[in-house]
Amino acid sequence: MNAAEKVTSPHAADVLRELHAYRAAEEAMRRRTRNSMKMGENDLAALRFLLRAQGQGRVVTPGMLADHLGMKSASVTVMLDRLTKSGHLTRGAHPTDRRSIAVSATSGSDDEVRATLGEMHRRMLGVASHLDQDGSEIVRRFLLDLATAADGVATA
Amino acid sequence: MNAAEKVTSPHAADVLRELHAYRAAEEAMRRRTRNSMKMGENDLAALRFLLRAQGQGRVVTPGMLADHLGMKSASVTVMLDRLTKSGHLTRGAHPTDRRSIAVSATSGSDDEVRATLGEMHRRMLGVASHLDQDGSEIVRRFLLDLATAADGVATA
DNA sequence: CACTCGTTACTAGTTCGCCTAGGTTTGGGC
DNA sequence: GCCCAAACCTAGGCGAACTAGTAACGAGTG
Repeated sequence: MNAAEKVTSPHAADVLRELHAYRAAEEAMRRRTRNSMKMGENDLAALRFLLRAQGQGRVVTPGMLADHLGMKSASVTVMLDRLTKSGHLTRGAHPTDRRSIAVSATSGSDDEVRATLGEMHRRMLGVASHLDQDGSEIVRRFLLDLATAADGVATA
Repeated sequence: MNAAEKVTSPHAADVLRELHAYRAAEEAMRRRTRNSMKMGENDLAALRFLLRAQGQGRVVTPGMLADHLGMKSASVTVMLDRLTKSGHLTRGAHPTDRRSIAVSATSGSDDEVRATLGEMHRRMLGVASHLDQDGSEIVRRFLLDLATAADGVATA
């Protein structure tokens, strides 16, 4: 038995505290954004998904949004009604499948999202850039282990 | 101009990807837990808050829960009705203020939460323990910078 | 003591968002 | 040409949070 297994480092708790503080800060920031845009969680996630896909020239259908957000297609329909009414997106004809529909974000919505989440992403990229090669390797390993730990927790 | 400012490290994007993966994993784990307990986001957060305070011998009132969860006191009342009905907590007399109420978690609810979130916490502590002193310093700095970045994003 | 004002929690009624169930149009294999 | 599956929409219901208004109590003041 080596020391790392048996004794929890005195710094471990500090690291978790810092992790928790970060999560709280990010969550608060997302809530501010949602309040500012007067939207729910899924509405904003849908817009982000849409803008990212649009940036890669991919067509987005309501069904794809349902899969990505984990909601039923009927709920997506209502969400699209909502976001269309608020001027954030439009429904268009699907290029190949006439049963389906092509959803696209309006330019205004694009600007609005970029102004907040884009800024956030830039800042985070800046933070990550300050890591040297060893540092980024350590952080990546840490995050990977955390994700693995979360995945491994049984639902009981 | 130094390289770290001008050129974003090729690893920076990888770190952010890993961060996103971790967030997704943790979120999924929390959702599994909530589904397993048949509770909403706030219900579980309230229980955690309650258990933590109880462990420190502090009395929790509905008003404190409202502040901590960011909801209105009326909504807390209904939530307490819900959680009382499901056997997760009880309302008792407040020791000093007879307008108020002392909320306390049942032992069954204690066990239930510990079985899942406690397990998660142990695993995370294990991951953090594998960092040496330099490593934990690097990670903490990284997380602190991220939190600062999130805090600094204006709502526009 | 009597009054007043703020605090604390609750009740009633509304809103918002997601779900289930069922219907309509189109795609694609036989 | 037929039939089943796929994709979206409509209708109705439910859960959870909000607003507004009520009742009981605490604390300070004349």
